[in-house]
Amino acid sequence: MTRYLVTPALPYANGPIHIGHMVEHVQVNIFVRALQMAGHEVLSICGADSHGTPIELNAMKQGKKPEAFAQMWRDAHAKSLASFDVTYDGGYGTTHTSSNEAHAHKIFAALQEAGHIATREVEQYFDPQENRFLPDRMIKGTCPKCEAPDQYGDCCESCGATYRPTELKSPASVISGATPVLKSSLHYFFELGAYADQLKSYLDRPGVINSDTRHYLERWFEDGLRDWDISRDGPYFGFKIPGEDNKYFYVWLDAPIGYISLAEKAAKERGQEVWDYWKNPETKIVHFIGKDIVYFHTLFWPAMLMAAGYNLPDTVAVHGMLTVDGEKMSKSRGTFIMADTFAEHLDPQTLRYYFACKLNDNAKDIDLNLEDFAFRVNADLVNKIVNLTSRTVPMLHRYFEGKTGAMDPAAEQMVQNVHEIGVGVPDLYLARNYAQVVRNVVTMADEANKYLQDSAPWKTVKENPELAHGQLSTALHVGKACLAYLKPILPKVAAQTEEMLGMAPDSFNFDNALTMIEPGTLLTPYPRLFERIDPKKVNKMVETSAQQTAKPNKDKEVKKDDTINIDTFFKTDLRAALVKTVEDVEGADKLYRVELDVGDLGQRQVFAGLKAHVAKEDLLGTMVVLVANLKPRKMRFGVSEGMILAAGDKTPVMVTALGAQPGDKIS
RNA sequence: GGCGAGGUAGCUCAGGUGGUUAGAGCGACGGUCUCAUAAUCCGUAGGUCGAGGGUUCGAGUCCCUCCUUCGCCA
Repeated sequence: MTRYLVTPALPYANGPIHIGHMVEHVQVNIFVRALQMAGHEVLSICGADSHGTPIELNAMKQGKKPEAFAQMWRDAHAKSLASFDVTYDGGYGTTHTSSNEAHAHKIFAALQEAGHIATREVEQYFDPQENRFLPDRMIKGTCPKCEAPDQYGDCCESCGATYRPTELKSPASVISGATPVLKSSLHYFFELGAYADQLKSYLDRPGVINSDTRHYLERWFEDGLRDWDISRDGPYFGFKIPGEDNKYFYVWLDAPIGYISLAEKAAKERGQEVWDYWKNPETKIVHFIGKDIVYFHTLFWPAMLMAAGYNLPDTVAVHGMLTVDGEKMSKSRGTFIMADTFAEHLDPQTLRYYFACKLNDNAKDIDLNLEDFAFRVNADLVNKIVNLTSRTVPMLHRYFEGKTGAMDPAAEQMVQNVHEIGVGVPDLYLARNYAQVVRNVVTMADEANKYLQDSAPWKTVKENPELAHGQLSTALHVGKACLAYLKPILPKVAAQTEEMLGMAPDSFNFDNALTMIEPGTLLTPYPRLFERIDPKKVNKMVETSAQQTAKPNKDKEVKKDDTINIDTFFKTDLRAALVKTVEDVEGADKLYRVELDVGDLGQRQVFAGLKAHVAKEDLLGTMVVLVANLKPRKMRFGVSEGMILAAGDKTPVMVTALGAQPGDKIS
């Protein structure tokens, strides 16, 4: 048995949890449950990252105190996560606590003592009206490179250029609109470079990071680690720097320290103390993070821990970003889906399952393909795995008083195959290769479904009830093993299965997953373990999301999505083409077979769906417009080598090129 | 702009150190059972492994160029 501390990144208390966050929380939750099933001791903690300028400013906009604003989102996070069966030890906390402040002071003092805190003057834009310094994102102006107006102070969204805010033309404060002035102020820096060698050898330890991430970090080491600015001038929502009146710790300093203060609270509730986790070298610490914050968790954070003399994370597990239907989540497309919206329309367990299908130990982006999502859940989970219980339990009730029987001796080989696949599952979980876990379990279910099909207990029950009893019990055994192994992913379904088998709650673990069901076990009436996903509900969820997230800037986004540049247009080769022959196509009521003269491109044959709308003689001899470089399409009747343009959907009118010569380019 | 990662069947993905006819699941199509949430089971089709060069007896796998998507640039 090993003691673990497991964390996701702390979500920022500036908005709701969306399905992108859920990738990480589901990944963590599955890992935690798998560790528990393997018999390990696990403390998992999380809470809202509650400091920083965005929170402070958004609170102000709503006329709230930042504490109240952050608290509001903290509560919302906790609720959303719980609806996905994700909870944390010590409750879902916050970084805005006195305990976190104390730990921040302690670590800062350690850094100072080690001589790695420096101070120097920094000149920065200052809003004279609001009397505050402005972070890059709080300044807008004209891009110095491409002259695009209304760009942020760090980079241009139009041309992608990066620059300093002082390079912006006609800069203005986002808060007041005032023209910012340069002002100098004393800043605190953490001299990260002092830890470069230690960090390098730490990150080389096997298992700390994967090769993707190591590669990604090499560049920073090559360039040399620079000092990190860890102070911000007030007004700022955060912890004051000791000995300073108006200077605060930058939010990214105290956020990871939340891993310590939150662990402290959770540990105390268990009668342990924080150092059982952060100073006991036997404890394994595992952070799960998105690839967007690798830098903070693999450089700054371990360096801070080194200075303080605390445990270093054994693993920083990095996952990719979530895309929906292959693209970044988009508000205008309705794919920016809040966790709550998902839970209103669909069973959260379906998302847990689908994410599990996709999660690996690599930092590749994972795609939620909405069509694939419904197919996969229905096909694997309902049609195969859950089906195994629903095609055995009702029959056991019908013919055998709801009691299981002895295993079918003839199934020995099948059961052995299943067990061989099953025993590998616990290690796959610990290696965070959930995708392979799911593949293994589905294969187990395949074996048993095939076995059931071949042995046909619904037939044997008539001549040889004892044989049928054994066959049903054997198939149910495999069904049970599948659901026991899926317990980290689908805790609710596993709980229902335990209950059906008359087991105490939370009985399934990796030791008993393959244990045979005791003959004579009385089953409860069959519980419907899972419902199929209705694709209509998926669509509805997307529609709802689109409405929820629709914003005034929607038009802008739509425009951006729908416009093409001139090159894209020119890719379409439009030609004038003379209709030489038109004939009906046997067996197709909508199609004409049309032969066209396209000048230097020669003769083309096109199947056009115009029969219902245009008379043959009206088409013959006209100069139509042909998409000449459309990929030829093989149809039942022959190959169609292009497309004739017509306007209007219901009663199309031919688009013609009067006066043009066959083969003329149209542009 | 710099650096990095990816581009493999309709969809989602596997494919250490180059080696027989490129794999899986889902989907599609055909058939089958009827215990089951129209589920199962059997079978079929479908891929210029982004493009083009190169190294090699042999490349999805190595090298170069290009196209494209994405990420990072404190």
